[in-house]
Amino acid sequence: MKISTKGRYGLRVMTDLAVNGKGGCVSLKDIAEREHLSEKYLEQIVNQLSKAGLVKSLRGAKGGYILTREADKITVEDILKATEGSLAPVACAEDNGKCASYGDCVTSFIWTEIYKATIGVVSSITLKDLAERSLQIEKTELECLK
Amino acid sequence: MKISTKGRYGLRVMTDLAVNGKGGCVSLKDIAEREHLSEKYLEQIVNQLSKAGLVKSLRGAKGGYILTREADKITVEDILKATEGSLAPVACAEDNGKCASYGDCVTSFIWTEIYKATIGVVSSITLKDLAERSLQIEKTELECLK
DNA sequence: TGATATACTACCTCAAAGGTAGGAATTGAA
DNA sequence: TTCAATTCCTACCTTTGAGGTAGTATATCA
Repeated sequence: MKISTKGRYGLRVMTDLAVNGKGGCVSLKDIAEREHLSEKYLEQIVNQLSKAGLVKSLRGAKGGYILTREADKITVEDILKATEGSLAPVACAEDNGKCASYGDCVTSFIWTEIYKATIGVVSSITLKDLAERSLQIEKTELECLK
Repeated sequence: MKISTKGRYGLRVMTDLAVNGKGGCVSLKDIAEREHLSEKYLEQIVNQLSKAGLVKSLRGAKGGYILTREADKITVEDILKATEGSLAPVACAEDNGKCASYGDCVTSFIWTEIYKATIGVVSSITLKDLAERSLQIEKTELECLK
């Protein structure tokens, strides 16, 4: 029941883009430096986000990545699904009908309930929430330096 | 975010014990046959359940395993924790305070919310529920044979 | 005392996680 | 027009965990 680095880094990349991408696109190099992550590894992750239609890429000098829609129109569910794949604890939980023995399975309802509860959480949090929280944290940290 | 075979088989073993263990202890051989699982692999799983105090073992001839308490006093949470380890999507979600940067982390609250939602589901389902469901399914299957 | 169980230790295989490396293609700007 | 910056694509690597298997020691009932 663990979230992998892809999911976690994916959220950080997207939050970084939301916070630092106002003026245009942001290069992976910048993100990798700010987030202390490997640029090469992020390449794979951003690629998945791109395929999921959450970010757009611009090649060449001054290129980089940019969100395809407003941060409040992107949910944590979108990001985790793109990077983690399904959030269901077992495959059958997502498409209840498809497993032939779903009805005869003693535990199937457990997985469905867990899945629904998880989706309930992640679908209600948007990238905007994360970006705001990020700025808030940054601010309190700066105040600590006084 | 997947549940492994240990967690899934663990639930089946426990349900089997609840259903078939009325008269006394049940051997792994019997369980393995009924559930179509490897006896040797179940050994590992039951060992974890035993260490967690959910079952008691009796060695030797006529030995086997038996629940340590009533089925309605054992939750799915107990069983999954014993077999899967923590149900938290990341380690920090379980012991909020312990991670030094929990408060400075943009995503920490997401994991805590997912964890709480998951626990909410699994702590509300007992082994008795599973045993009853198992008997119910068995019954409808038999009726289908008519 | 032998058949039946669990207990313990060791080992195996395969897939996925978590990256790293190098070069090709694209593009803005000097 | 060329160079530096950047993404894109393919290939590879290492470590870890999942999912078992195997053999033997130990305990117990009949």
